[in-house]
Amino acid sequence: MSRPPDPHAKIDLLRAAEHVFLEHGLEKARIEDITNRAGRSKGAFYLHFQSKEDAFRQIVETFVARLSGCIDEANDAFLSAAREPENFFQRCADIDLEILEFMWQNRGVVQLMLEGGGSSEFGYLIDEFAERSRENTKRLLAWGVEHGIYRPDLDVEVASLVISGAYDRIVRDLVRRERKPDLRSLVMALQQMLLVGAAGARLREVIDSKVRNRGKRA
Amino acid sequence: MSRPPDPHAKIDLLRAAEHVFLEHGLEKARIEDITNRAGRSKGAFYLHFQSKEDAFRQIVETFVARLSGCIDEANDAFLSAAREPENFFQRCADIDLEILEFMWQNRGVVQLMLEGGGSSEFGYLIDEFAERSRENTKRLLAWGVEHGIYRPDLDVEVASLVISGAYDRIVRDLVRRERKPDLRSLVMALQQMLLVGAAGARLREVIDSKVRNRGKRA
Amino acid sequence: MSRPPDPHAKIDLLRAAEHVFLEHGLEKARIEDITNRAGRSKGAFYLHFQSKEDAFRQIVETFVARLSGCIDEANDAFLSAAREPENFFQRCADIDLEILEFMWQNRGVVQLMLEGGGSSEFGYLIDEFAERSRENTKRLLAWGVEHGIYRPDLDVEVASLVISGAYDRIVRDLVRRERKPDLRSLVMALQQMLLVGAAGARLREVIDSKVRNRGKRA
Amino acid sequence: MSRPPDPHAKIDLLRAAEHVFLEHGLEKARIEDITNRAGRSKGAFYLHFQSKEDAFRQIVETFVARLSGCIDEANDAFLSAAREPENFFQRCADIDLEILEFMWQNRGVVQLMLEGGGSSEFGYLIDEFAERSRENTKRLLAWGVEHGIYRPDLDVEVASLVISGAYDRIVRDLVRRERKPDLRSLVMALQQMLLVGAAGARLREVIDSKVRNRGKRA
DNA sequence: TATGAATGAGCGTTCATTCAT
DNA sequence: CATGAATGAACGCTCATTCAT
Repeated sequence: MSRPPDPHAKIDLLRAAEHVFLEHGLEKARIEDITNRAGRSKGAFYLHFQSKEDAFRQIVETFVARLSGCIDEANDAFLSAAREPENFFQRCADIDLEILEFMWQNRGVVQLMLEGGGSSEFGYLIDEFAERSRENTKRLLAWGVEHGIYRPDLDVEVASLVISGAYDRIVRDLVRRERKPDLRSLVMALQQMLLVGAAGARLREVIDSKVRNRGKRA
Repeated sequence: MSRPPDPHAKIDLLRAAEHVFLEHGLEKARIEDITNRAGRSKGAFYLHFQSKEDAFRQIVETFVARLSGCIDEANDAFLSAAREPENFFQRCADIDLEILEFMWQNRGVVQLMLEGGGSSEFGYLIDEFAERSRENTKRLLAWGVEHGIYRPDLDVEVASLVISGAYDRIVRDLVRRERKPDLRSLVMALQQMLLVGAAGARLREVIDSKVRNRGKRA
Repeated sequence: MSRPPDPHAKIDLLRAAEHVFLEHGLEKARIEDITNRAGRSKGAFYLHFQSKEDAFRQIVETFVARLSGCIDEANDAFLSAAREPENFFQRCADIDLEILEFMWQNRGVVQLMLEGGGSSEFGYLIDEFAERSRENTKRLLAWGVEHGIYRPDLDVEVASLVISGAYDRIVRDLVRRERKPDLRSLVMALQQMLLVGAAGARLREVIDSKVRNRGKRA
Repeated sequence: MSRPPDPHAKIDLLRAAEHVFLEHGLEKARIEDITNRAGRSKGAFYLHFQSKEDAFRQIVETFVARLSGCIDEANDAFLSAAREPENFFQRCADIDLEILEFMWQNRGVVQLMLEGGGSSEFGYLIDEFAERSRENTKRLLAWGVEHGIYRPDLDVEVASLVISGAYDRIVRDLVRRERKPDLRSLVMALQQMLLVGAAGARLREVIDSKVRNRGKRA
């Protein structure tokens, strides 16, 4: 009998909140900015959220959950499908693309998260995000070493730091862009760099000799 | 233009401000927290700074200037000294160590900068920082390619993204630590990874064949 | 003028309102607390009451009317029945008991009234209540003096102040209790005190001599 | 060097707060009403009080402390001076007058206290106040019985209830008045009533016979 | 009629900034 | 110059009341 809840209210508010949080940061964002933008009343905001911080948390945690699902799904599909190096090469790129695509679609939230909402209270978000991406990287690297795709002496700890750091950086750049760049070519070049390294012939010799020496000594 | 009366007051206030900004974020930090911690009066604060934001800006921009100087100096010393691959290997590590050391010494400000003070108003700081580190990387990579140290077909754009991303990540981890980790071994492992890449023998073949094909088609 | 549709709703709401007003005070009580407790909707509340204050007024004024009736009835029964001092003694106690019993049965509303709902807007309630009880006392005292039960020189004004004050206090204590105390013995002791006073033999002499002197002078 | 604290600020605010609390009740009183009336800024209010409730508490508790001191002092002076019934009679009146005078001087706060600030949160104030006055009455009664001034069979519990109830009522009336009434004659009449009681000759006989009977049975 | 979602005026409190001393 | 008391604009949040369904 009562007026049915407007199913769009919360969505409108979340959208508006994301925009305003991104524009002003969590602290500077005013509830009224959000409600005005959403075309809702102040009361409606508190009908859906406990507080400004709660709205922020809901936005980000919802995204993190979806991202988590997206990553897990992609990895599982990958691990059960990839066997040959040629496929591996391609599959990795596919996953990366899928995730970067997801980041682009949600670039607002990603920015929000990367800036921790501008409050030390939510700094844990950025840490969790970074840790999550590195753990995922480790998993793939271990699988690759085990299947003879990566060199057997690869230091997985350091490699995961480098790779996740590189992707971290790419995501940071990506979500700040006005226009969506060509992600595929970027990913391909990245793989090239990460797989074969930067060393030229002469430097490689030096490195190899060092490795040999270290091997003798050990 | 006249020198502020008590030059120690400003130093005390800057120190206190850095601490309080780090603890609470720019918005949540209260002037009184800063002045209490500095043992100075509120009046003294406004004698030295236009506003809370001004204090924040001064802290970070001062650091950025010093960091800039530190990097440039290190690079110049390097470019004029390194000629041989063996030295290059070592020199790079030395520079990285020096810069990471500087970051550690100023880990408070670095954190402040990386978190943008919790306000989108200072998001540019993080961008500048990232851009600066990448530009520097590019400069070194270009030099390395020119001198036959890096492989001649190295994509400097992408390589600089990867390398600066990796270092970005390391710095983010570093400045959050309670205790100073052993930086040298970390830097060595990083170089190994970045120079020789992750690919094992089979994968490398695949990559090489692709590169050859691409070369033919081109 | 049309009878409200669900007459039980109003009763539920009044009951709940009394409870909530008592628990939190008029200002702090929330309409939602009341409607939740009554198992009714907010709309139902405004169907029966103009406002929160209206509900409060209805609760208390209803009670005052009933109390008024109760007192008048008791008094009338008394005035038409009591003739002899022995009966008077007993009758007074009966009336007091009846009224205190009524107060106990309605201790919630009485408290509400005594605390004026926590708002100066309803301070008149407490005044009316006090005035009513004093007027009633006066009526009985005048009757008693007229019938030779009280001493002829009794100052009815002051005596009514004392007596109603004493009962006022008893009621205040009573309605705050968890368990119903033995009212009869309390009433008997009260009467003893109010009828024979506190003075011992020596003091009584002093008083008597003063009264005689005053009589002479007058 | 700094601007010295305005010693009148807190006093002005307390005065204004008392007035506004009395006018609207604790809940309805707006900080701005208080500060406007005091000619101070809103900030000044929070310089002296933690919250609105804190201001209320300070007002009342300060008064209770002073009242406490006033009563104790009067009693001590009394107990060490009064020996003879004539003096006792007079001394009691003096104390009562002094205390009623004090109540009149502070009638604003007393009203505030008696209405509990209109919030159940401060109901304890009225209870404490009542308890304090009754305890004091008990002390005096016990002293009077011991010194043969009151009748030896006086029920101190009930007598204290009656007496403090009567004074309670007087105070409630007093503090609501526009003009100060003649307190002395009121107090004298009160004493008369409380000391010799209300009973006329015939009723007194009935009472006496009852008491005798009760004595036999016991 | 009955419901409870939606509204928005209203107020307590904070704290950056000013300025009298 | 230095101080810290004083200011008041700003904003988060509440909740009585309305009204679409």
